[in-house]
Amino acid sequence: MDILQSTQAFAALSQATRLEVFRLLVKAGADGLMAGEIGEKLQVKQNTMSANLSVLLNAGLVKNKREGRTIRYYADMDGVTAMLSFLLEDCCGGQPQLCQPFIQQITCSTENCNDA
Amino acid sequence: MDILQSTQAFAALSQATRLEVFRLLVKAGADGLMAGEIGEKLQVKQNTMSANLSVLLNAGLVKNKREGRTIRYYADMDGVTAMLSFLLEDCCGGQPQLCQPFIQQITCSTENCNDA
DNA sequence: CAAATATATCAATTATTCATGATATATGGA
DNA sequence: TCCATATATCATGAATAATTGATATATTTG
Repeated sequence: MDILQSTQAFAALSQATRLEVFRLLVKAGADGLMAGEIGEKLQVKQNTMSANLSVLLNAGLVKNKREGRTIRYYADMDGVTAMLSFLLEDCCGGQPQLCQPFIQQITCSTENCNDA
Repeated sequence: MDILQSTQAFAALSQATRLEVFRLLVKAGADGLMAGEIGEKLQVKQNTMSANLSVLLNAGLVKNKREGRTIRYYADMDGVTAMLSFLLEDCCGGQPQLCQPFIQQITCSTENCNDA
């Protein structure tokens, strides 16, 4: 991950529709969602949604897979990991006590997660 | 944290200079960095840097504190936490096994961290 | 192969964002 | 109070991104 890929990923999440799409895909988990289904849920025109999905795809934040005439989209957690690792590089190394509470809140010890 | 605050935070990190600033501040930890110092390190004109710091500030990703005639900036990990909690909401709840590897990589079990 | 459905691409307009010169504000020191 | 230093704000032009109607591509079905 370099600065270009990383800014691209953050830019992809910097627009309301795309952020909502990603959040839906996170919630959908391994089942993913069909492109049209996402457009309906968020009330976004077909070509606009297609363009937005393409931005998320290019940013490495989602994957997709054709299923007959529909295309199913999934959140790509590896992409998120790469983006965040770059963002937080050397955080803990330098000042562990600064990052500790952050790490604890983001990990599964909070309401974020039930049982993982 | 709502969709507006969240997109604002991602937008703040979607530009190369600002992302570098934030990464510097993460590395600087509790010591923070003076505004001018950041501008020098990144070779960015004074007013441009001021505008960019202001974007990060408004996004809730950095804090600052005046010290005499200089102003010191710090990464605000609470802001990052809020942004990421919103992004990843219900991730673990729905499909724990999807998020598990992600969580492990982002937390201090990797090269991300020495001892925390 | 023709029609229907699902998604993607193109072209054009509008809206947003960026960097910057000029200038303003705030603080400290002579 | 006057000057120097550090940072912020303003106005503007240039670059980027967003939305959308129209159209193209891919797949399934009859």
